[in-house]
Amino acid sequence: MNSDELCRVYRCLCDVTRLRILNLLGEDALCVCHIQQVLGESQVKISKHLAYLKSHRLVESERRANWMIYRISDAPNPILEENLKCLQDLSSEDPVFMADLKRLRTADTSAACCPTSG
Amino acid sequence: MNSDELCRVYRCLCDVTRLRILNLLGEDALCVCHIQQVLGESQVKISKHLAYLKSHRLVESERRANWMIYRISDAPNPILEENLKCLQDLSSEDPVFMADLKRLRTADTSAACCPTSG
DNA sequence: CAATTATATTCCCTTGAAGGTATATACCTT
DNA sequence: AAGGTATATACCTTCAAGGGAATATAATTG
Repeated sequence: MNSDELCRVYRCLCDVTRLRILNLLGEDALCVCHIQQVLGESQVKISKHLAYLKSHRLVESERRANWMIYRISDAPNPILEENLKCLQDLSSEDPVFMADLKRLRTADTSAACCPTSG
Repeated sequence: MNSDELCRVYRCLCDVTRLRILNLLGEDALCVCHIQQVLGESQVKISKHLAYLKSHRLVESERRANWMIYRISDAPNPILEENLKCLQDLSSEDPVFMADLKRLRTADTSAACCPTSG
């Protein structure tokens, strides 16, 4: 990790939609449609932000039939991990993150996509 | 601290010049001319980045005669503090941050500005 | 007050990012 | 192959940020 890579991590973190996505992925791997439903944002928007996060190696994706499952990248990244922790702490105070997690938990997990038994 | 404030902190962190400045200020309060010398960047550039950091409450400034002394903001900010720690860890590996600190330490501290005996 | 030093601001240009609409691609089902 | 669902990409517009040149402001010194 050098100064440029560090900047790129922070660039990923400085958009509220991406923070919301990372907050969800901190809980579990998810398909695009679930993220979209939980955040209540357009498909394009979510897809582009996921592409952005992926291009900067913060998340990884894997196709499962029709769906793309996104997860926090396996590659160790101390800065990301530290800030995901902060995000988790904050998500018990901040109304946006809190509501997202609540919607995530009450979302339909019986759908064909995103089987929790990954 | 809410999601928007969080984003604004990350926005401050996602530029390499600002990270270099914060890395220096993590050591000690400094005047603009010292920061400028150590980073080897133009006066405008440094001044603007400092203004940016100040407008987002990450740093504070205080005039001392001709000089403006900048320091990390006193207002507690867990996210900032956590990431300054990361920055400190990284500055023992990254060539840019390392070189900056080295230049800072060998800089002329006997100048009228930036008395270490703040 | 004039000149000098330190810092901030204004104006301009360029770039990148965010978001939308429309369209393309990938996979599945029949 | 055709149609449907899920996701990605292309194209466009808007906007903020980064950087430079020139200028303004603030304080000091003579």
